[in-house]
Amino acid sequence: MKRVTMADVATAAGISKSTVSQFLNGRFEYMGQETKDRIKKAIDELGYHPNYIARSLKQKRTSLIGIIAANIVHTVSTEMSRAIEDYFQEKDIQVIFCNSYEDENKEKKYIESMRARQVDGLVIFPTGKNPELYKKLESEKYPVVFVDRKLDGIDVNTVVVDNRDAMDQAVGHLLKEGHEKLAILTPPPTIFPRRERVAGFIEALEKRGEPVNEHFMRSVEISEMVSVLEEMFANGKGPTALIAGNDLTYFEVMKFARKNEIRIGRNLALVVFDNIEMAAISEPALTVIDQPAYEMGMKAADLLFEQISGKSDKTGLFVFQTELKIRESSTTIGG
Amino acid sequence: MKRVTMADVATAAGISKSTVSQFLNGRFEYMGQETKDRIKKAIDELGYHPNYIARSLKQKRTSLIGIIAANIVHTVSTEMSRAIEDYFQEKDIQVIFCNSYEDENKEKKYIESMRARQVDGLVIFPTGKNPELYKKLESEKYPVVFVDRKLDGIDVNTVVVDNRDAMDQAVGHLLKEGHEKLAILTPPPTIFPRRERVAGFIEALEKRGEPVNEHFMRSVEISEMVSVLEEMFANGKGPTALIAGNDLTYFEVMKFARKNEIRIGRNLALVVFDNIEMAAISEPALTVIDQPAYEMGMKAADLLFEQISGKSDKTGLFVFQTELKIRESSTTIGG
DNA sequence: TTGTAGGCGTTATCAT
DNA sequence: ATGATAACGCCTACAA
Repeated sequence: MKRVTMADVATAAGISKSTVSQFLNGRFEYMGQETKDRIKKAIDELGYHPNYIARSLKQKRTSLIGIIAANIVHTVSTEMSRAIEDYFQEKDIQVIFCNSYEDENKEKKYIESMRARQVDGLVIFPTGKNPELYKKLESEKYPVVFVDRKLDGIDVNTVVVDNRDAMDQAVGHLLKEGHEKLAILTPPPTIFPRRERVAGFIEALEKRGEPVNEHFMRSVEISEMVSVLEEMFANGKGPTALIAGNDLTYFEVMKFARKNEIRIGRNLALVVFDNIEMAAISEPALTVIDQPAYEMGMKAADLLFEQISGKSDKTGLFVFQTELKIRESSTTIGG
Repeated sequence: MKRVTMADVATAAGISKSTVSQFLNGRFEYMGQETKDRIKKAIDELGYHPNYIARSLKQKRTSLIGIIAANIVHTVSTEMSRAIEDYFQEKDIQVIFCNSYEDENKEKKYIESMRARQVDGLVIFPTGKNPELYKKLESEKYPVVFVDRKLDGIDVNTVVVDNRDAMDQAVGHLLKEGHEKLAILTPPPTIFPRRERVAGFIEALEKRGEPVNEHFMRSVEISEMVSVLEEMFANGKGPTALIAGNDLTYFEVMKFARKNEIRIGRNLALVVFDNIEMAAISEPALTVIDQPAYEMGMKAADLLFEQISGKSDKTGLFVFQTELKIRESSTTIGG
């Protein structure tokens, strides 16, 4: 894999580097046809490929932006990423991905590596565990947008959903369906949306004068969820409706239900927070809190582009509303 | 975002660039403590970040490899990618992702862009629709590994599963369960695994002297699947067992079953080709053909690394065996 | 132990 | 219409 450079092409075509460069960049206003042909021929024969590394060094931009996702399996991440790709495709900017897997060390490594590789900007689903790093990005005015999670004390463009309102809708719906014992289960409250969801749940109940049962509000590790649920439902004193705080929680709820022969939609109403792919076709069809992921991705992309192109350096918090999609899993009163 | 370069650090520390460079690369065998301190101080004060673009240009490698996935939503892709990341983490090589979304233009753009950006190698889930490009990669000996799909006439390291054997296992299992009318549904046979799966299905039936019913073998667009199934099952003459050729097909089968009140596992036995995340907890639990995605990813990574480091330039086809995980969806005889 | 100088492959400026 | 030349930021002999 010997490397062919522009200089090789120039020599082969009996022409100077500058002209080859102009050719490659489509500036042939004044270029003779014969010259073009010679260059084209030389490129083909030598198998020349341009080196963007060298170009980027000179131009001081890479036309590349990075997305650092916490969890690529998450439907919301993939939908948002798709939107971001679509947006930047039009601007001739390429998008590359890295996964932090919620690991702060990986996150740090990727952010620093992307920066060192001079990507023009970054969209981050922050783990929240690298405050100094985020502060640095902020103070150095590096083009960056946070999505899905708002971080305290970090003044960076951020795109999130209205988690509290989402909970308000879900709680309102379940109460209207006649449920009196509502529960919520989430992973540990380490990140913003989870805290907001729990807070929103409490708020929604209190606002309606409904009692808040601490025993029915649990935020635990995925691995403990099944046993926590078993405890919650022990001796027939469990809730009649449950809100699963995200998609992974939903899987655990299903495991629990299966194991304990609880029929979702019959013995237990279920609402899931997240765009579950199979929601409409699962048995029973699932009631979900749907996030406008594509729109959010577009917004994040636009905010990033504004920063990159220097059009704006204002920062803000952009909150999107969710939609409660009511299906079978929450419309049969438990009993 | 003014850029700070090594030269700035050098000036600030009252020292030369080369010394700063040595410092950054950990070669301080002979470096005075005072020099180190001065450099460190200057770096902190100026907020210096190294520029890997410049470094890569000089060193002629980026310590970066790319994965071009056809479909990141696919569980097998994400598992393989995870393995590849894990493998290269140890070698201090970073991994970045792009999605072709099965689109040959996107694939071409990404492959060319990654090359131009001098990534050290590429793992590709090929769309199969860019034969000239693949040929070029092959002839130029660019380090690349294909996964999931074998391409005819392209002599490049390739990692796949044994689709025919997988089908043999599935068919054998269904026959043993007493089914006589087996069907297979896949997306259009545009890529290798789909063709192999259909071929394997036929082979498995013929080998056992079972009749092959063309009407029960359909390869159609996702959007047509529901109606094709309705046609297949018209007036009670449908199959009693069905093999869904991949995860997307499975979703369509579920839609069809729901719509037509067919109970999977009771009226229709189902086997799904792919690592469906919810297989074990869905209702009924799903029989699946499981691919050793993580192992395959490791193998692909290792093959790529061998090429990158110049240890080997042999190419081959590496075939992994699948595992039939028998669950409820295929163990109740239809009626 | 540290500094000098040249080069990596491009692009941009200014000539010609 | 095309070419010479100097950057871009870093690394690496080799020199001091």
